[in-house]
Amino acid sequence: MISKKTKYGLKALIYLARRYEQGPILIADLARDESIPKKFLENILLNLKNAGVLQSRKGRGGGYALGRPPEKITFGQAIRLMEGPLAPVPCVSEMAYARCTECGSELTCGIRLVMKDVRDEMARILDGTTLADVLVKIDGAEDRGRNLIDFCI
Amino acid sequence: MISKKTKYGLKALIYLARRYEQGPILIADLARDESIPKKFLENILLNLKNAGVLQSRKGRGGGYALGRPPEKITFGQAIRLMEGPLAPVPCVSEMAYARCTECGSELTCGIRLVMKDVRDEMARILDGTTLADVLVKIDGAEDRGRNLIDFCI
DNA sequence: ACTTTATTCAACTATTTCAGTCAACAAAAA
DNA sequence: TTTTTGTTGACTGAAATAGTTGAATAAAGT
Ligand code: FES
Ligand code: FES
Repeated sequence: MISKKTKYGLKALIYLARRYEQGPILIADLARDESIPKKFLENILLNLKNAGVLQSRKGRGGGYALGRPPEKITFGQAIRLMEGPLAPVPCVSEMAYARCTECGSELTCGIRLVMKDVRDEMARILDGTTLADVLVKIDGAEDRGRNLIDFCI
Repeated sequence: MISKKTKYGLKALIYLARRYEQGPILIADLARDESIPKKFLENILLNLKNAGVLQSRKGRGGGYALGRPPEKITFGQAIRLMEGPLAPVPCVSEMAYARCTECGSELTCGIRLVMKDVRDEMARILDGTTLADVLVKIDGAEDRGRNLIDFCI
């Protein structure tokens, strides 16, 4: 299960992607609209900014915005920044490989052999999904929801 | 990342699967061979036994064994018992669905739309892999390792 | 210059989970 | 009955999670 931190961060990114053309967004507005504790959101956004995913401006007229277009930010990148490596075991991580201290031989480790496949599939989906893709998915889901209602009427 | 508990548990299951025909295995042997803290391993195995995956016998000649054949125990089952639901968010879990308290509408949640795909792929792989499958994979990997050495010579 | 509006940063706290241990207990074989 | 072995729940220390507090800093408007 992903942490609340990650979930809040992803919600914030989707929110900012939706308003990408509108200039800087206030933390306070974001926190209110998505019901995220404001102070907690502050340090999440700061993390994302330090990683280059977001940019910010202080003072009047300031706020947060995406650091690059929504098509250039993937779920995979965001999750790695907040949650750590995607891989279920360190020995199959491509971005943050580490040896498994518990396992003798890496080549013949049964856990590794299975988890490699899991990691690869997760990476394929998450690195292949940008914020722009998610906006499209959401719009599609909304339309389908509306049609269902229309159909009922 | 999976917890050590889960990793130890999976190692134990693979170990017991390999020795499925040999009758009960002592915790002490298992702990020594896989270098798992014995006391910790005890309550991991107990969990698995209470879930029906393992069986045990007390006294001399006792020990632990699989509760059913290796072809009937999947990685997915084992991981769910030790690590909890596979799903990254509770709202896409099939075995342990729960509403996401943080999200307003479930139907149009961008996180959910993406994580649904992730969960389904993970479930496909992990529920589709039995202990017997893993043993075969390990043997295959060992053979490939040997061939590589032969080739070098 | 001064105030207002914002983000930034360090430090602090409470709660929960993880990793592992202890000691008393129960069952079965010798 | 004694010894060997597994069973169980309670316990502990360390780390991660989920926040909070409060002061510092920066930019814009007056
Ligand atoms: S080597 Fe990484 S899980 Fe075994
Ligand atoms: S992630 Fe579950 S509804 Fe949004």
